[in-house]
Amino acid sequence: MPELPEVEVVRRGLVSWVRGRTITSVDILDPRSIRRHALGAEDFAGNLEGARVLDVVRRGKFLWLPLEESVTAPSGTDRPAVALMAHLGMSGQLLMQDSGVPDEKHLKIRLRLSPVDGMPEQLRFVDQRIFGGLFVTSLVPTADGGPGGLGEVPAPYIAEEAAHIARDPLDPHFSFDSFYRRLRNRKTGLKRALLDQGLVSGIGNIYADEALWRARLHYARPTDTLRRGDALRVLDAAREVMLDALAAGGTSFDSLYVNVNGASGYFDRSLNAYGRENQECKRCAAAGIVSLMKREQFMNRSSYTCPVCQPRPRNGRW
DNA sequence: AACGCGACCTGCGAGC
DNA sequence: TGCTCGCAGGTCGCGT
Repeated sequence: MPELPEVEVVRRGLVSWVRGRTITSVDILDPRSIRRHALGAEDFAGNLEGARVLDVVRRGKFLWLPLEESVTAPSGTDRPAVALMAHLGMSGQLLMQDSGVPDEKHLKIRLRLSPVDGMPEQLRFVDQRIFGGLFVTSLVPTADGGPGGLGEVPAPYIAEEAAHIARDPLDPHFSFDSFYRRLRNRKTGLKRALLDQGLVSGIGNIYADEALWRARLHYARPTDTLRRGDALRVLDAAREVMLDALAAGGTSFDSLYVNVNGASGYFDRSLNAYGRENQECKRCAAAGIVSLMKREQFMNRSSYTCPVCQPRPRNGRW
């Protein structure tokens, strides 16, 4: 999936195309893509048709479009404000397309938008593996009173289904002190903690490995003994690598990870750890040492480390 | 609280 | 050629 940089690429791409436009119709081509919308297809479409899109907001890997319900909200009711929520899962795409463009093989949901000169009419949700999806959710006040997520219009509301997600390292309201305090209270390994979206969000399997490599830390380093300097180093590394990836348009190994215009990012060329099994560690090579990156199963997925500069912790203390 | 696992899905390449 | 296997960027919920 798209991790934070890929989702942020989508958010930025989307905002100029959809903000201020009204959703005029909804086609649900595969109801599995709205299975998280408990009230079903009719309710889903009913909430969206006639609603105006106010913004595109992201928290971690969750994206949502706050809606102004100019048509559907009965006037004078205290019905809560709602948002169209999107999670891309492992293979989801949000694409802006002209009506004439043939349906994608894995097109799941089509939203038609009020026409604007020079802008595509459709927002399409395409998803091969169907781990992602769309649903409508309420907007609720944030726990800390800060903006609910990264958007163009800072608002102290968060999509209910994203309220359990922590801020990400690129969020101006991210607090390292509070992250470090919670990290020390965990009895787990560092990578598991980095992947825990309730502790720090946006980091997935690729950027966790990249951040650990940059910080020269092993994925199994116990969190309850981690020094402040080490935690700071790995968090800074995560921030740096995700900013670099963002500047490159995200990481794509194939056509599955594309921006709203269908273009791939090129950060895969800059990866130092992920996917580099049996290739030389670039940092060791630069120091004249030959060390081959190794791949291990951890948390039912692959982890890539350099055995020389990211040695496995021996007794927990280190 | 933490963890391991299965569930949710399709498609690709490797090996036979 | 076709079969099976392992693998893929995530999250949720269930057991223990």
